[in-house]
Amino acid sequence: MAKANATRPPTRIQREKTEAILAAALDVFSAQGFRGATLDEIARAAQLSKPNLLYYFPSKEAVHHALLTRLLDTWLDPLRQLDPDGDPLTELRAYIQRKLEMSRDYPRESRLFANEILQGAPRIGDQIQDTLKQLVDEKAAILRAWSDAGRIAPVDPHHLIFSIWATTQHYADFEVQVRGILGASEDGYFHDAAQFLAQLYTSGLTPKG
Amino acid sequence: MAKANATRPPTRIQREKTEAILAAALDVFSAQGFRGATLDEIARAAQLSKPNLLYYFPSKEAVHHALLTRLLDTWLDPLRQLDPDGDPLTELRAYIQRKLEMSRDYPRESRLFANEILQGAPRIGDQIQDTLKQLVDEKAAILRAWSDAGRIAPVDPHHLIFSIWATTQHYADFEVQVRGILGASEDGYFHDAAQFLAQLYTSGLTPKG
Amino acid sequence: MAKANATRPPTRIQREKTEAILAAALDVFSAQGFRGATLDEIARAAQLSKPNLLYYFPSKEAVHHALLTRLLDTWLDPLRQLDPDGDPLTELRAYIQRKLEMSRDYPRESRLFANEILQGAPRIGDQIQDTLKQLVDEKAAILRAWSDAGRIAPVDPHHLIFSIWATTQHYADFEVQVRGILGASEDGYFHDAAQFLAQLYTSGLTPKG
Amino acid sequence: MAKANATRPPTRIQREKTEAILAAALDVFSAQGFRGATLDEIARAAQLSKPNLLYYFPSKEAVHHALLTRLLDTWLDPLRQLDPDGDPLTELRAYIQRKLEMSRDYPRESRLFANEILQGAPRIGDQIQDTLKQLVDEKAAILRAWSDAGRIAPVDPHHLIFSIWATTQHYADFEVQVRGILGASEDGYFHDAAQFLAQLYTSGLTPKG
DNA sequence: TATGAATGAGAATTCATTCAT
DNA sequence: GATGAATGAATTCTCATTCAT
Repeated sequence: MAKANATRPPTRIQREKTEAILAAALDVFSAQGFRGATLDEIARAAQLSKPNLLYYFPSKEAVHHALLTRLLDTWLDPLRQLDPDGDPLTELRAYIQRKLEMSRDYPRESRLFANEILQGAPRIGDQIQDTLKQLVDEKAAILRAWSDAGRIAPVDPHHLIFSIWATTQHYADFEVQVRGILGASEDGYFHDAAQFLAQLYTSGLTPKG
Repeated sequence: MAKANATRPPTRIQREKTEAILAAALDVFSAQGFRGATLDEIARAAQLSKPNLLYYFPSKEAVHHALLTRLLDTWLDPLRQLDPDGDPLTELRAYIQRKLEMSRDYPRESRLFANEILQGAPRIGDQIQDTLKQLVDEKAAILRAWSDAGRIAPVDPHHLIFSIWATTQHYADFEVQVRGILGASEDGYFHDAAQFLAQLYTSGLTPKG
Repeated sequence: MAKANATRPPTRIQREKTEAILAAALDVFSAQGFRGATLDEIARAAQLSKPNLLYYFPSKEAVHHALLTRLLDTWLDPLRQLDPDGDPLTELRAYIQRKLEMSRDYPRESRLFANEILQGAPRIGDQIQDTLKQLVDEKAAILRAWSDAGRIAPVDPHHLIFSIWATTQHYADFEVQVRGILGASEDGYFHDAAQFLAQLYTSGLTPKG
Repeated sequence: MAKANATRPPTRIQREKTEAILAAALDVFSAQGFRGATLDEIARAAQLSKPNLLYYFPSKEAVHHALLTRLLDTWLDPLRQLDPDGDPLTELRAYIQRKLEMSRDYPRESRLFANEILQGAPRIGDQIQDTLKQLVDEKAAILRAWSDAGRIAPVDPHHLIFSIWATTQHYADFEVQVRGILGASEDGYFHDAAQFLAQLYTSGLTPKG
């Protein structure tokens, strides 16, 4: 978001610096929250000076906002892939698996969002109301259709989605707690988690004879 | 805690002010996180001057710590009540229900912990390692016994606990998101959530065949 | 200096508390200087509450002032004892010895004064100008008389007094340095110091041929 | 020291501001002691804003430490110049003279150290133990050699050094007292002091017989 | 573009002193 | 007399942001 003419396309260096800043910001914001993060720390992590960082983004808030905006799409991708034409249980299991993998592979992104939502989404409230609600409602309709058709057990689709989010993101957002309880070193808990969740949702969603 | 000699019991005023401070601190810390909260705001909410607040607690960190410590017990109470001698499914459904009620009735407490864990538990790490792990391991043993005895479906007990935490606390921690998606005004979603979770875990945990 | 009627003599309890406060204040002021000392610390050392301390002395400054005033007499005692009718060299050697003993036995008092003088005597300037100058001038006259009479070597009497102060008080005021250089544990350096100073001043003041 | 990379040499402005700060700090610290000094006062004296001062030094303590460290060398210079190959009495008289001149020309430096030592050297203790002790021991060895060789009177070399420090620094550290006694206006007392000390040490150190 | 320098608005904490009982 | 409670005025330090080059 360089101040440079909005008309001209960003140069390579602009793109690179912007990327570096956002990468650093992800690190810092996800670990410290918005208020806890400092531009100094982000700038240092991005290997540039603080004023230079502010050349690319007009303010701390702008960095944060750009980060959230850009990641929202990626974040919702697994849900988008839910295919109305696929086999319901297979689709749902795949969705759960994708979400769990995201928690494993992109825990910082998960924590970034969690931080923001937890504090009342003061800096991203709109997006949720818009993009997110729309997507969720659309997918909830699919789930409802499946459930109406008896292809999955009759459940409230919104709460089903919430529960999937909660159970999968938990492994990223509450990572220290999970590790503290399971034993700090183990990293293999994602495999167990996957198996547990697959079983829980399979049993829970399979329509009864 | 007030500087008063550890030997002398707290006066009425001490108790009242201490309570007022902790109540205000719960409000502020749960909404803004540790770094985002300011003593000014807490003092204002508690109707005290800032130095007066610091007369009762030596530092911002001390307020936070006292709050976490004091709430940890309450927070773990629902799990403590899990009775090894009860009927497994009944016990688990009751546990889930209690946790969900806590999310409804004490969302700030939930967010207080979530904020802390999310940022790596820098100020409460020890307690987790100690108190929490011990309790969880103890209760996990019960679950395992039930599952070994075929009284519930065979599941990983730790991940079962994690999933219960995640799904219930979600309604407190991600409240704005939930409301944003379900429609801001409704408060009745806890009823639907309870029903959904009851069904999910009942189906998911009932032993087959 | 209780606020109580100046007319009534202090009660026993008043005297005791006042003493305790001054004793504690000597400890703290001599170690930390006026600005570095806190009423809290003094009160704690005196085993009373801060408001109670301020019942006996109207302010921090008042405690400090009372302390300095009260100690000034003691402090100047060795010089007062310099006897114009004694044997000059014997008298001077005795004076040096007394001063050195005061540094050994009352280092806190020495440091209290040193702190004050070092910072420009902002709180005791008057006393110096009055009491001290008068006494010194009086004794300097004696020294001058001795020197004029050829009973000691011809020296500037004021600078002689300064040098005696400096060399003896050094062992109290710069104690950490002295210990650091001589080796921390030794306490016997006062004996060596006494011998050294005796020799220096004896040789330096014995009238020649 | 400015936050600039340790690798890059300081810019002109950095040098200038750093100098200005240290000059101001010398003024303030020497007059008020560490605790009595405020960043406000130092910043004002250096004609900087307080945050700008803290841009060059990370903390009040850092300013103080930099000042002490930088001045320690200068401060010990006179002693370093004591030449083992020179004529003992001449060397010592020259040393005394140099020390006295330092008290006259750099009284703030003297008071800076005195303040620190007086309060137990809490912020410079190490340096004393290291640099200072080593230098003093080395020079004391020279004095002992001279005294063993009968070239000066037999005296304890450490206490000789202490006495020289004490008598010369006295004119800086206790300046107000000296002025108060001698009469405030006179500045010529350094001349008298020099003469007195020369005589005292010459008589005191000339080997007998 | 880039960065050294600067700063105003906080933020936590300290402390002498006062108040009320 | 004694003390728990309260506070205003500092005081150190932080940090997002701006300035100047």
